[in-house]
Amino acid sequence: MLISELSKRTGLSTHTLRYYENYGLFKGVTDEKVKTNNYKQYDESLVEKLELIKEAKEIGFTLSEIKKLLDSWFSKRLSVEKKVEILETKIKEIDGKIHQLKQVRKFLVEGIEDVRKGDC
Amino acid sequence: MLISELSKRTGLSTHTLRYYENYGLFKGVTDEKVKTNNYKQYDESLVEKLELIKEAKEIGFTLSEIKKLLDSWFSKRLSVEKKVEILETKIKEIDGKIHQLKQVRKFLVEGIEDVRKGDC
DNA sequence: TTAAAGCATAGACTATACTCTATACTTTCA
DNA sequence: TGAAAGTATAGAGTATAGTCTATGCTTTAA
Repeated sequence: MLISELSKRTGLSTHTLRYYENYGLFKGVTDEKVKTNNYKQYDESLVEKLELIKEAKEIGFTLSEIKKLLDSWFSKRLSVEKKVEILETKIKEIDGKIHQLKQVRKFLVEGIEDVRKGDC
Repeated sequence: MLISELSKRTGLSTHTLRYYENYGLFKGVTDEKVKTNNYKQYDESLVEKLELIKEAKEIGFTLSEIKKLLDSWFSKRLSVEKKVEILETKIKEIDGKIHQLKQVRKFLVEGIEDVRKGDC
């Protein structure tokens, strides 16, 4: 598919998609058979990949972190052990974030009680 | 305490603290009795407040969101019901974030299995 | 008492992640 | 066939959240 369809499918603007592509998060390919233009084709699988990128961004990962994760994931020069290690590190980070969210949540729940009691 | 002590206590640079103060997240007071300078005094309670701000930032809240939350919290013109409503909305947001984190976590756990099986 | 360190304010600069504009070429469709 | 819409590239502009520098005054400690 071309970029405008990818845009429709993912909900990301063509600007953002090009920004991500230049950033190195994914790559479109120009069809060698077509000589008249250099339009890039984007693979179906990119839709899912971009959904993951969106999700990762929303939970606070930077593009740089996402890139590192994707690079290691699809890299052929990394050993299985190294890949697993990178993923496990990220999982620990996520667990840390969940813990922090629960902390703040607790704080807000207490806040509601304080407000109800008229403590502030 | 003065700004440098607040900086030491919170781990935030004086630059960042001044930025936050200008942003309206808190306020220091100049001692009216001292005429020679306009040094600002920061209250003990700010240490805890700033810890909360740090935590809220780490879990992805923007300064704007944090400001709104603090403003409503300490506002006298808001009704108890309105305050509770604002807090409950934030709690729902946090629950949403926890859900997203768990999604991505699941994805990464599956990723480890794929890597171990040699699927990528 | 004077040099060093601290304080305040203002404004410039930086990084991240877009977002928009300009230009030029290509495709599509009435 | 020609206007509208799509594509590519480059570069400028924006918002957020700092971070740094300059200037000038104040306090502190040798």
